[in-house]
Amino acid sequence: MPTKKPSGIAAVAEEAGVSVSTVSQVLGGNRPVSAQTRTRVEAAIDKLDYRPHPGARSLRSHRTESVALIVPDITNPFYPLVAAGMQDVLLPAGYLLSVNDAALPSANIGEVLRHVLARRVDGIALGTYGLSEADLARIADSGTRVVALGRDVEIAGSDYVESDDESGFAKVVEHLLSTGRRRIAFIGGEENAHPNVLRLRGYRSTLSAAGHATAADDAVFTAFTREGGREGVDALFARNGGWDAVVCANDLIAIGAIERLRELGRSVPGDVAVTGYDDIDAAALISPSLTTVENPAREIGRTAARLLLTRFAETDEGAATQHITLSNRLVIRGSTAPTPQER
Amino acid sequence: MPTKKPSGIAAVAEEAGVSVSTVSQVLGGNRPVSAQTRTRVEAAIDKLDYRPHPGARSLRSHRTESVALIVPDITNPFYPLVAAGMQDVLLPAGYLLSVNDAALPSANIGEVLRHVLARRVDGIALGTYGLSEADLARIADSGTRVVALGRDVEIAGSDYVESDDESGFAKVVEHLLSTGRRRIAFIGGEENAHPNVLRLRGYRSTLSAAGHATAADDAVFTAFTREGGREGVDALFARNGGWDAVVCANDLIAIGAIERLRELGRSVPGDVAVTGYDDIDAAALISPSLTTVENPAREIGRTAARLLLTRFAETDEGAATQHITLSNRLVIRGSTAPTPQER
DNA sequence: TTGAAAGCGCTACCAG
DNA sequence: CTGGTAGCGCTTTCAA
Repeated sequence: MPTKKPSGIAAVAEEAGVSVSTVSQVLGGNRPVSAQTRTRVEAAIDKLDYRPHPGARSLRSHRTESVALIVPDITNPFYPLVAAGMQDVLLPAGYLLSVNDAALPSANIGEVLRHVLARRVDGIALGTYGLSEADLARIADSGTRVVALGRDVEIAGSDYVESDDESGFAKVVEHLLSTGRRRIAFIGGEENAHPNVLRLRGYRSTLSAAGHATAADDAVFTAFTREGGREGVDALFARNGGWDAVVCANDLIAIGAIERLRELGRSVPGDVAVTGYDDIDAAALISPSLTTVENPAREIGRTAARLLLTRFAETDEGAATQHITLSNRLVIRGSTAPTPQER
Repeated sequence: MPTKKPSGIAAVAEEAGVSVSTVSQVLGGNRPVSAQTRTRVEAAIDKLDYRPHPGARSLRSHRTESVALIVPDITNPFYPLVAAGMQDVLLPAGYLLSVNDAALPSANIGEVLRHVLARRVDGIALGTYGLSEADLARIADSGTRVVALGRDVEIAGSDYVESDDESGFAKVVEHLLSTGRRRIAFIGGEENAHPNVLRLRGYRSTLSAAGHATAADDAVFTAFTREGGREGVDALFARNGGWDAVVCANDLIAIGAIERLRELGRSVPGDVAVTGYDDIDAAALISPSLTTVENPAREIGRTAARLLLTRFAETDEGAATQHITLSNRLVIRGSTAPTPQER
């Protein structure tokens, strides 16, 4: 009467002629294992093509070795790049990356968050804003680590990584001023979104520093989408038609703005210069090509992932919050070409 | 002396004054539970904000309620849309979607596959090709269900979903012929990729049917990227300069081709008409805007996810393979505008 | 340096 | 309709 055939780690143990504890230790434990034993176990693992069951593992270890990326709009090409950057570092570390769009027809940010929390992910990269107090609290007492993208987040012990949006917009505005533009408007995304706040600040402060008055009605806020750009132009021109430049909070807005400006009979860059932010692929493709700021999306993703892995590895909870700012670069293209004959 | 405080499902059971089995049944079991009991249990779940531990669950049920999407290039805007479509149906069903790019600096398709397999995902949506025999076998005996995107896959019981590429290319070629183009070349992606094969076939068969001879050197194969399009143009014009139209296997190729054609001093569409496939956002943005075929990416994602969920639900393994073909639509834009003065 | 054994939280089976 | 309980595959004490 044969004993029941063992499976999983027990099969490996039997094959190698050691105990399951020993196999477990070889598999990433930290107690000493003799070289000989280790070799035998590794051979057995190989022979059986054995992979530990992640469920069983997480049940004991309270870690799932998975992280979730939550983005406001997966069709914005900025975010797939962030995802790729995260995967660059997570895959070699054995982590699974789940990418979640919070702008689904069927779901909102809160639901998506609760969904990934229920899955016990070890970490969340948060590219969205607008979480409720209750959801923030839920994150806090789930123990899930959070890294915020492009903004701070109101959770103790959360790191964040962003590019230096404020200086990016300073570069944009300086460039416009240096090419002779004087009446410069701003089309933002969602007004209270942190990136929007920073970008607006970069725009305002640079204008002020250069001695230009800025008025509240220089800026309109819509959404970080192409459609938002179209609406922004309408809102702006409903107030005042004298703009000779429009600074947009991202490339999608800028692309929509250019479309709409042309429909309204304005030439870009002849009558109005337009700038974006992010330098997505399309920025170089449209006509006129878009002056913008390179936002190091992939590097943001990599950095965010590294920050999370570091958090997972630390034993004390209290390490200081990390705040990493990546630099960016102005990319000058056709949409801000000087038009000497005009002025 | 109080008993040890229960946690997890036991805490809910205690709170509701029922057994753990009953809670488990309320939580998605299929045995009858009285309305009253159910209500009490649900109240307890709510009160404790309880979520079942996915690890423990998968340990018993042999299902992780997660699926992986493996794509050849996440920066190709087609795939984020597929991902969004999958999430449309997976999130409400409680499944977690992991998005994996097989074109990482650090990994290849085989590694990515083994990684997601080790995580015991219930299903894989496979947007890539080029798996080794060994990896194919690994999938087969892991029991993981596979749905192939845009191509068949050599795994028994795997469904697939594609858009009707062949007819899409027929539409493209007919359109070009009807606008007077006569010397029509083809720039493909990776030669043996299934979409490439179908698209080439649509191109060739339509030309033949219209009484045009097709020669082997009408077609070149590169990669499904913008860079591929540039190389394709060079390869084509190294052979023969007399083309008046170039049919490209996707939009990225077409965009690269247009760039390169212009660098070489050809006007588009004046000298050469160019077409793409997919209708990514950039297709409408570039100048000239790109004639292309709408590839219903999001719907492909939704369909793939539904196919997987259906597979997960079935008890007998042997249900017939499903093959779903989605229809597509020609989108005529500037890159194929007729140029009467030219011919 | 290694082994034995106790559970992690859940589902599924067996009873009632 | 409901409860008791074995055990999924692993990690982690505790012992040797």
